[in-house]
Amino acid sequence: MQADLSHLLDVPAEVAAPRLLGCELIREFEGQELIAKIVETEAYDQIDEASHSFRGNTTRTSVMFGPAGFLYVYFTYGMHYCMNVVVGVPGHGAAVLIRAIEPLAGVEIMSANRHGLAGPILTNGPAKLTQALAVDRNFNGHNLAESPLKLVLKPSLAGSEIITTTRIGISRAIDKPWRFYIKNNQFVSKPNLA
DNA sequence: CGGCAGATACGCT
DNA sequence: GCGTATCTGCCGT
Repeated sequence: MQADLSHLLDVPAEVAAPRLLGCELIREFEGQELIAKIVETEAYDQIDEASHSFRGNTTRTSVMFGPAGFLYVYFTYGMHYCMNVVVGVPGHGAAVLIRAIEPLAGVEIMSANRHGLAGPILTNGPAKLTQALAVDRNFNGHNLAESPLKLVLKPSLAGSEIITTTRIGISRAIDKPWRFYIKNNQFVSKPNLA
């Protein structure tokens, strides 16, 4: 029985983001089970200029203002999807961007979803992993306690296992230390940046 | 391996 | 119009 996600993720984004490291995503896709471990995350909050929720609750960002444990999927650069886990209390726009995952099962299917590619480039970026898991705009607002895409919480990692850095690919609030990744993990998108 | 341009849609100014 | 929470291919070292 899956625990209630909305209650467990009812915390600020910068607290939820490192908490989600090591947790697992289970995607049922065409009768197959794809499983992956979250290895890199970033926090976004409505008080933060870099967040889509900064300008308020709009059609695009409304999911971020809903209950925790749901998926916020956005489309960017005219071709890419990225996925976030909504966190915090309802009415407050916050979410955690999943930046990288490590495949644990169903790697062949993920590879097929990625034009036959293999290795870290399969899932070491926010738009790469959505492609590998076949997640698109139809998943915006999806409840992560339900099939075909579930989030399974795992015990928190030790602080010594987690590296904290500034976020990637943004032009505002670039100094906030809201990017988190698992130390020495091969699937982290840009391990060098600190 | 690092840097840069191009692809390409959409929300906001 | 413009900028974007990105990726890929192509170039040079």
